[in-house]
Amino acid sequence: MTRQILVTSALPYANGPIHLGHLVEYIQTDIFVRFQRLRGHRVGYLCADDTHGAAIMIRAQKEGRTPEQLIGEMTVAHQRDFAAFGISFDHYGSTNSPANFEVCSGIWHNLRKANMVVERSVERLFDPVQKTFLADRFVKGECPRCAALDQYGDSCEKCGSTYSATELKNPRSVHSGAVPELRPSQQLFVTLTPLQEFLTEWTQRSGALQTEVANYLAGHFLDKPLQDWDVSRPAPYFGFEIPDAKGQHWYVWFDAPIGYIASTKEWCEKTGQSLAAWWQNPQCEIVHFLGKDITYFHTLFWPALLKMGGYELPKRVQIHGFLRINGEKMSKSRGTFVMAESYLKELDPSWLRYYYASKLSNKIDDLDFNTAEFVGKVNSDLVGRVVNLASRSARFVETVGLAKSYPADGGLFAKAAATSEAIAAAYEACDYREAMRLVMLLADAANEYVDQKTPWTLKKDPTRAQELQDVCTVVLNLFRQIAIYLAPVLPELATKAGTLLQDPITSFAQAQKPLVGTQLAKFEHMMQRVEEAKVALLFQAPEAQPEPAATAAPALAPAAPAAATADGPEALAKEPLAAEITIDDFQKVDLRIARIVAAEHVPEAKKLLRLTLSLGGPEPRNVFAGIKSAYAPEQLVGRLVVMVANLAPRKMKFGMSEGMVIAAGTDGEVFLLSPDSGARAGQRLH
RNA sequence: GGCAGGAUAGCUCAGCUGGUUAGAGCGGCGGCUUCAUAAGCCGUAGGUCGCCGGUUCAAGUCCGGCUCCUGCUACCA
Repeated sequence: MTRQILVTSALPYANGPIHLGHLVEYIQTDIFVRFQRLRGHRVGYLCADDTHGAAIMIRAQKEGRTPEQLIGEMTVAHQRDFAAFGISFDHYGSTNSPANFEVCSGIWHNLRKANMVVERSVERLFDPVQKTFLADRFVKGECPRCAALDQYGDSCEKCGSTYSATELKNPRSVHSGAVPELRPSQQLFVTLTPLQEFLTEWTQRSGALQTEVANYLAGHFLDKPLQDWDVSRPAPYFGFEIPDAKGQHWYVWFDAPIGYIASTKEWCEKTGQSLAAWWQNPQCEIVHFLGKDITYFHTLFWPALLKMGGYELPKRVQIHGFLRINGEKMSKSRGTFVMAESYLKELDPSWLRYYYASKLSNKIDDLDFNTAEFVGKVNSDLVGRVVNLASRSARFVETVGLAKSYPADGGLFAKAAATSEAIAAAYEACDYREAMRLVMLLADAANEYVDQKTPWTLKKDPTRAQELQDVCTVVLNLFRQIAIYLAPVLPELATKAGTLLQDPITSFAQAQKPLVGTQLAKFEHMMQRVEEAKVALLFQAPEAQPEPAATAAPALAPAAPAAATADGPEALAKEPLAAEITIDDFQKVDLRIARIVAAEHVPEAKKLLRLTLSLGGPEPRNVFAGIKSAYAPEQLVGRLVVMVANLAPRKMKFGMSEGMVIAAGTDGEVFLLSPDSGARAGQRLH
C-alpha cells in the first residue's frame, strides 16, 4: 500500500549559518525521506527559515539594515548549504511569508472562538529603578504558604507550592533590590488547560513519541495544570502583528511551527495540490524531526495549536540528541563549531552522511563525532569494502558487460535480497546504525566471494572467460544491491552505480532482481579516501588555524585567513547592549580591585566556588562565584580580580555571598578580569 | 536538589517478553592474498555485563538500595 507521508525538519533560525550540529537533523531527516521515496511512497519534505523574534531584529539593527535584508541573505546561505549536503526538500519557505500569516490567523481565529485566548490586563511587578516588568524569577520574597525566606516568584523550594509573584510577601527585585510596584500590563495568553486531558492522552498513548519523551512530559508538565502560554510581544518586535490586537505581535514560537503548514501551503499552490490532503487528511502521516532542546514546544504547544486549528496531529515526533566533537560539547573557542561551509571546502558531504547514518539510532542520545572513527568508517567501510567491490570486478568485464543470465552464486544474491525487509525496518525505525551494520555484512560476504573466486587468476586463462564474466556479474550485482540499500544515505553513489551498470537506481525493490546482459560504462572511482589531516584541521582551535602548513595538507593553506584576532559580531548579537544609563547610574556601582586570598570547592555545588576576597582592609569578603567550570581554586589564589563591592549581601544555599566577581563569557565560558600590574586591592574603578 | 536517561571487550555500541560456553564493528596481535583507491581474506587475544542485596530451578535481562556519568532545571547576588 502506498503511504502518504509529510516530513519536516525543524526550521533553522535565520540568525546564523548551518553547522555540523544542524546537519545531524537534516541528514537524519533526508535519509528517512529518500528511503520512503525509494519505497514508492508519496512524500512531501518541507522546511523553512524561522525568521522572527527579538534576536533577528536586534542583530539587523546593529548591522544597520532591515530584518528582511538579513533574513533574505540568510535563507540563501542556508539553502545553499543544504543543497550541498543533498538535503532534498520539496519546498523551502520562510515564516515571514503571506502564507504563514494566513495560516497563523486561521489558527488564532479558532483559538479566539474556543475562548482559549485569555486577554487580560495583568497586575505585574514592575521594577521602578530598572523601569521594566519583572519575570517571576526576578523577584524574591517570602513564600506565602510556608513563609520560607528568599523564595522565587513562581514556586517555593522549601514546601514545593506554586503561586504567582504577586503573592510573595516582602518582594524584592532581583535586579535592583528595590521593592517592586504593581502595574497593569496587557497580555495575551493561550490557555492549555482545556486540552490537558487531550494532551496527556496524546503524549502517553498515541505512540507518536519516544518513551523517554513521554516520561519527561508526564513528570515535568502534565502532572500539574499546564500554565497559560504568553504568546504576545509588544512593539517593537520583528514578527506578525496580531490582527485583533493592535501593537501586539505573535511570539516567534507561535508562528515558527506554523511555518511547517505555511511551507506546505506554498508547495501545494506551486504544484497544484490541496493543502488539506496533507494536513487535514487522517491517512497522511505527519512526521516531525527535531532536536531535544525544542521538545516541549513540539509536544505540548504545537499539538494544541494543530488540534485547535483543525489540523491532523503528527503520527510521529522523532527527537535526536546533540552533536559532540571528540567527546566534548561543540565550542567556538575550541574551534569545534564547524560550519557546513567550512566542511565543504575540503571534505565530501557523502562522508558525513554515511558517518552520521552509521551512528544514528532511535535514541535521544547525543552523537559523538570522533575524528579517527570518521576516517575509519569512510576509508574502511565505504572505500575498502563497498566501493572497492566495483573496483575489483568492473575492469575485468569492461568490454563484455554482464552475463546474459544470472549465474549460480551459492545463494548470495538471494540472501541479500532477503535482508531487504530487515534493512527497510531499520530505516523505518530511524535505526540507521542497524541498517548500516546489516549492509556492511553484505559487503563482507561479497568480498569473501571475490577472494574465493580469485577473478585475477581466471583472467590469466582465456578458456575460462565465461567463468570470469560470471564471477564479475555476481560481484557487480551484489555491489548494486548494496548501492540500492545505501541509496537513502548515499544518493550520489547510487547514481554512479546506476551509470556504471547502465541501469538507474530508482527503487528499493530493484534489489530483488539481478541485473543481466547490460554493458558497462567506463569504470571510474566512485569515492575518494579521506585524509585524517584534513578532518583534524577542521576542528583546530581558532588560534591554531593559521598554521596549516604544519599538517600533511599544505594545499589547504589559502583557505584559512590568518586573522589576527577571532573578533566577530556573535557576542554582541547574542547579548545586545543594555538601555542607556547616566554617569550617576554607573556610580551607584562600586567596583573594586580585590585579591583572592583563598578559594575552595563547595562540594555540593555544581558551578560555585567559595572565594575569600581581600579589599586590603581588615575584613575579607566571602563571595560565591559561578566559575567552577573554568577555574581551579589553586590557580586563583593570589590573583587580582574586579568585584562589585557594594552589592547587597545575599543568602545562598551554602552561606552568605558578600559581593560579586566580574567575568565575561556566555554559554559556560568564563573569563575573569585582571587589572594591569600596579593596581592594588581596594582601589575603586572609575 | 528535582526530573529524564545511561553504566556490557581498549573504543563505539547490540543484546526482544529472564534459559545452554555474553555478541558486532573498529582497534591490537599472528598468518594468507595481491584483482582493487596500501584495498581484501582467515585466525586469535581481550569482559567479576558499575556496586550490594533480593525474587527464581535459572538474571546482563525482573525488584530494592547505592555509586558514577550525561542532559534539562535550580544554585551562577
